[in-house]
Amino acid sequence: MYTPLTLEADIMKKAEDFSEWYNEIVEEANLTDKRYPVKGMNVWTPYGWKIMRAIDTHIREEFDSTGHDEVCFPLLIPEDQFAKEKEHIKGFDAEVFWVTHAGLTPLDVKLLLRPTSETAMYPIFSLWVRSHADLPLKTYQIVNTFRYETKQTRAFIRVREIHFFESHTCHADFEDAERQVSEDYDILKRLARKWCLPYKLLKRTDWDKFPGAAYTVGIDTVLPNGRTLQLGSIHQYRDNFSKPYEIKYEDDDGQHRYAHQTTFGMSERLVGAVVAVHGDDKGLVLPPDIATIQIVVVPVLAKGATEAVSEAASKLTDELRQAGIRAHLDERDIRPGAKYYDWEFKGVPLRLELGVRDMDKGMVTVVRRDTGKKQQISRKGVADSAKAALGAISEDMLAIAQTTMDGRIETVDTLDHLPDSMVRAGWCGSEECGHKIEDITQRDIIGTPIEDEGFKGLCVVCGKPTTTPVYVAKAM
RNA sequence: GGGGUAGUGGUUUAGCUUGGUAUGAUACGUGCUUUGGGAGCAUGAGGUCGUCGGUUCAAAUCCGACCUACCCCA
Repeated sequence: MYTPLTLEADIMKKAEDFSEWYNEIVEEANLTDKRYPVKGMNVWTPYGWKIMRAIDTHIREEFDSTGHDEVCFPLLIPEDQFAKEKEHIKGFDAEVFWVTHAGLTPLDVKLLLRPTSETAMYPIFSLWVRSHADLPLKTYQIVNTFRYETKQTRAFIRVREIHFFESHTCHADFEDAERQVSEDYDILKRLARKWCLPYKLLKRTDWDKFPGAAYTVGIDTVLPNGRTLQLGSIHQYRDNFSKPYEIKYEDDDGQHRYAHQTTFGMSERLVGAVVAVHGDDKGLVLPPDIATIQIVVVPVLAKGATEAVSEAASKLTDELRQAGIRAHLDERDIRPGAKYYDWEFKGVPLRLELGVRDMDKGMVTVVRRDTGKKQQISRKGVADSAKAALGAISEDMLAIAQTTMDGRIETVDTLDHLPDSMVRAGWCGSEECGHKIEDITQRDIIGTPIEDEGFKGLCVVCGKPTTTPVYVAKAM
């Protein structure tokens, strides 16, 4: 258990030192315990895990309802199976954990901890896929993956054991795989609305795409320090994996063809993104769809009326629960003020206070976490008005986050004196100019937009006219 | 990958220069009084001083390696 903050001054201001603010908030709000003695491997605490599970639940709902089946493949992958796709192994070679012994016996074929599951799944997919009737094959799994990160680790954002979602699909041809990619965009849009997370879909450069992919689309958001945080990625593999792994099917004309594949990956980084995007100097701010506790009821007890208030608060909580709201009654024997600070730090979207003063007037005091606004509402029909308030909070949080993110992106026509924010600039599309952009700015090309932004300008390096803008930033 | 800073009850912190088993706060347990923005008093419990090794009669303290966290640079 962690000591709650005793002074507001202890909290690092988000805008001043984002990095330190983030580090403190994830531990103080009890989302993670970083004291586990292995680098980059943290403990999921109950509160953090509940948030992760809420996100997983949304993901399962979306993928189940779009015809995906959940599967669960083994953690260990034999070395020879891993090595079949050349680009893939090149990309991950330096960051896999190896199992070299079984007990005291050295293994003939070394095993590795999956950094991602392509090479675990695809040999089996080649058995599952026999005919065109087996396609499309749409699967996903939510498992832990392992990557030996050499860079500085950071809770949820860069870890070595990753709570990971990955969908894997097989299709008869490229066009059907493309339709899957579009469906992934739609799924993402619905999910991101629940999480109140704004993002951009940016196609990675050829030199930055996922190892083995035909192309990669990154899902990126922009943090207060101007750095981008990748929330996930969607990949079109074409037949790059199905050839080495022999995922073939017999078409209705009797021809044997290789399947075309896609994947969609997201991770516990989403928790980090929710913290980073919505949190403020008072602590977490959780989107209502993610919040384990959507409404906390705080009874304000006074001598002579403790029982009456306590009973009324209990009734109020029940009423909210019956309306389908995740409500919690805080009956701890501490002063109300302490409870307010506590729940604000934990990010509970809405707080209802009930005391003698409210009861006398037939009212309830309501405080929104996102705006801090306090008002009194009628006790009658409180569940309906509370539900409406949660809906409003969700909408406002997304709208504000979107505006804030847009404000962190600036279009430039020269690479001199770049602002701290993410920048958008013209790019002719050549690899040479791309590398120059990265060299000059000392930042990364995050990618080019999927949506047509109607851009017209000149390549910032060579000056050729172009309709392609490129987004450039430091990655988190 | 390179450089730097740090690690002492749950958290935070004094002690380290000049070696002699550790200070305070906070949180926690118990009791009473309190309760509309972080309560008060009393009392109690909580420690392999990151790990391993070295020096020494004696190490939180000096030396070395490692682990972990954080910061800066590629």
